[in-house]
Amino acid sequence: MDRRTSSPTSGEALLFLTDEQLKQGIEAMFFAYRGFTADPDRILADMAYGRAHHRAIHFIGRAPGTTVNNLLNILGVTKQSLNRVLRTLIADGLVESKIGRADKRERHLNLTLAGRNLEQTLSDAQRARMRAAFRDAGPDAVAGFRTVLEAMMDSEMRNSYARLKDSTS
Amino acid sequence: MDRRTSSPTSGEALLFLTDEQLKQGIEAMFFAYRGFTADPDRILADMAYGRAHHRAIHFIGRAPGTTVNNLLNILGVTKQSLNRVLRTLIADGLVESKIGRADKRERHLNLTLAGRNLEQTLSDAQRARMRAAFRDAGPDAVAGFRTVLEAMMDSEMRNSYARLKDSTS
DNA sequence: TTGGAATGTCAACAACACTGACTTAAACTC
DNA sequence: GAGTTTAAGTCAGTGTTGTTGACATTCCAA
Repeated sequence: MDRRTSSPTSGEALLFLTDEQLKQGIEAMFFAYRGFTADPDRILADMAYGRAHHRAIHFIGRAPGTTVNNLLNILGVTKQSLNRVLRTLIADGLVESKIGRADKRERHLNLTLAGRNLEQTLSDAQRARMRAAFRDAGPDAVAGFRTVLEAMMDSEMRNSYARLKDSTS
Repeated sequence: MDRRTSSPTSGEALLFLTDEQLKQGIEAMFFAYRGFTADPDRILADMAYGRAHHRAIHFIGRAPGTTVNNLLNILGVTKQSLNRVLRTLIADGLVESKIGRADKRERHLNLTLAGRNLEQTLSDAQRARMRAAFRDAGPDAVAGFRTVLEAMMDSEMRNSYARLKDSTS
């Protein structure tokens, strides 16, 4: 697009915005995301589940009673794609789907006991790595980490993220 | 694993390590990664390429003359998976593969002019978002962002990351 | 010189995303 | 009350990207 930002616009203060610095940020994101998913992936590999199941379980556990449509918006996939995952989770007794009381078209999703157990197992593995990284980096770095990630999200994602955050604070 | 770290071990200083804080970090990572890949994905969708092609192009551009095996280690996929991607890129004239001089088993990979052009287009889109996020967050936050991501990597990934970083500084 | 290790290729398959077309049931609206 | 919209689910087909397994070529060392 523009090479303008390669040469800082206001003195030496913007050296962290050089193309090289940005590329390193891109690569850090790539390698870190691999680590981020590695532990749950290893656990899931032994079962008949994959990363898509993990995501569904995570967000149902996070927002109990959520509707299919809401989950769709959070996950950003098509309903056909989510439905395939949800069908197996319900069939295997990890998730239960209840018809809405106010609006009977809606289905409210909740984790069963078995679902909560799996969620806990996966979450523990992922949190253990996140905890180690946070502890190594320290509180200031963690605050910066979150600030940058939040700025990197699409605005709809930022809304979903904020809603989840607020619902538990 | 353990609920021990939920209650800080040394006073109030470890509040950023609560399970809730860690879950928010996990969700931030999930939503941010979606934003991170969104722009190049949109560009790639119009061509016959996907995210895997982007990754290959990125790292070949980053380490010209690299071997297939080296690329394999960086990308963390099977050689069969990489080969499919590489084959189409070579057939389409974006990447050229030269038989090694010292060791004829090796193939050295380089971007062609067309390959560099595509790399530039994709990189520009991704950097634009990263740049906006970095600028919004400021240098201190960016430093923290990188520290946490680095701590989150597997050690082999951290080595690959460091090697790329050093080779261009 | 022969056998093993390294490098890369071809083929088949599985997971997970997508589009498009459709059904059912409930809710809304005029 | 009829017609439209919304929520959810289904069926069929396709594409990308990962996997294993089998195999050819090249190099090196016993």
